[in-house]
Amino acid sequence: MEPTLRDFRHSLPMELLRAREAAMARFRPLLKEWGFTEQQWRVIRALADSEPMDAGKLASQSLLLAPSLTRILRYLENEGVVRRSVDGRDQRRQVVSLTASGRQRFEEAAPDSEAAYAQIESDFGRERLELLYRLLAEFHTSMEYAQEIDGNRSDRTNTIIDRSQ
Amino acid sequence: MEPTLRDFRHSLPMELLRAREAAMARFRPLLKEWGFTEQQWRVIRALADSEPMDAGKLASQSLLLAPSLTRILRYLENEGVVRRSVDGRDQRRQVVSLTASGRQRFEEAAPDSEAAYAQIESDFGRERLELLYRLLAEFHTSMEYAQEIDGNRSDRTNTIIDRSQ
DNA sequence: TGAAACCAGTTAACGTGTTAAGCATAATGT
DNA sequence: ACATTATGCTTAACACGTTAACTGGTTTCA
Repeated sequence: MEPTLRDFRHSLPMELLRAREAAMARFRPLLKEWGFTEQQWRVIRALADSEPMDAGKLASQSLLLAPSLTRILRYLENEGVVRRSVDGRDQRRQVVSLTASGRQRFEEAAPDSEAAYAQIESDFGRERLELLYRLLAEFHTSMEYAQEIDGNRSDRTNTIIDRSQ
Repeated sequence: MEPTLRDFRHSLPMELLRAREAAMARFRPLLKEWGFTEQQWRVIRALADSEPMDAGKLASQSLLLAPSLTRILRYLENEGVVRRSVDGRDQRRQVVSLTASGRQRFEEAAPDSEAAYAQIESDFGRERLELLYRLLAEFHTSMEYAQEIDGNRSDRTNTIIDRSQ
């Protein structure tokens, strides 16, 4: 029996999940203070970066499936954090943007978030972090590429990942 | 403005999620065939590797929180996949093991699962994959270590990650 | 030994993940 | 023009994620 790369507890999806959990542990207390869930915060960050945005783009930017985004936007709209309107040129499209209050809540939270990222970077080391980013990007590129070779029919209805940027 | 390591769409938790999604895309069709969810499959794999196991250990091995595991075990027990019994020496503990039928279903599914892993490995490259594994392990070690330095009170009631192995 | 603290697992409540179906609007092709 | 097809989003149904409270069993220690 040769030394195996992967036993049952050593699968890539699980290792990615484990690492993600380790990182999220730094953010969960902050999110709780701000009163947002992780996913709501992703939506708000995406909008803060470039609003207005239609729901489709927002979904892919914040890595959410459409049904989740629908629920989240309904909630955030009720909270007065975002505003939705119909695109004039295409009545199917929802255009979403932050309200003044939404932007303010973002700007109050952002510094703590940046500080947590900076702490992670200093704990792990900037070079290793950059290497990790690079590997992750390469990984998902290589998964998608290989998928298109054999998988063919781009059955993209229910997929989080946007190949089209 | 210097070239920034991280803009809004370039956060480590999101990159880890994206990579995980890319990997899971290979497994989702298989899971669907077998009639298991991703989490149910993690439980079954953990048990297949070393049953019987108490629920606590099973939760940390399969990266599930206790409430999720409770539901999953209830379901899998109804399906006749697992069996639960009370530990004689500590009546609080549930001891879980696969039924014959559960093990059979595992063994039917395992080869396809292994094939998908092998495909991922060959698409991404074995060396890069090993590097990625190593980085991920180092990352989560470094998060936990730093956490214990300042965070102190090991508020471990609701955590997926088991530091204790 | 008996009260307090602790621990394993469950329940509850609410939000998200995932798939499939539905609805309205747009684009396409004859 | 008109039916067909595709697209953007929503709804529905069921499973999991997350937190907090709860129940019953176990340990600790005065």
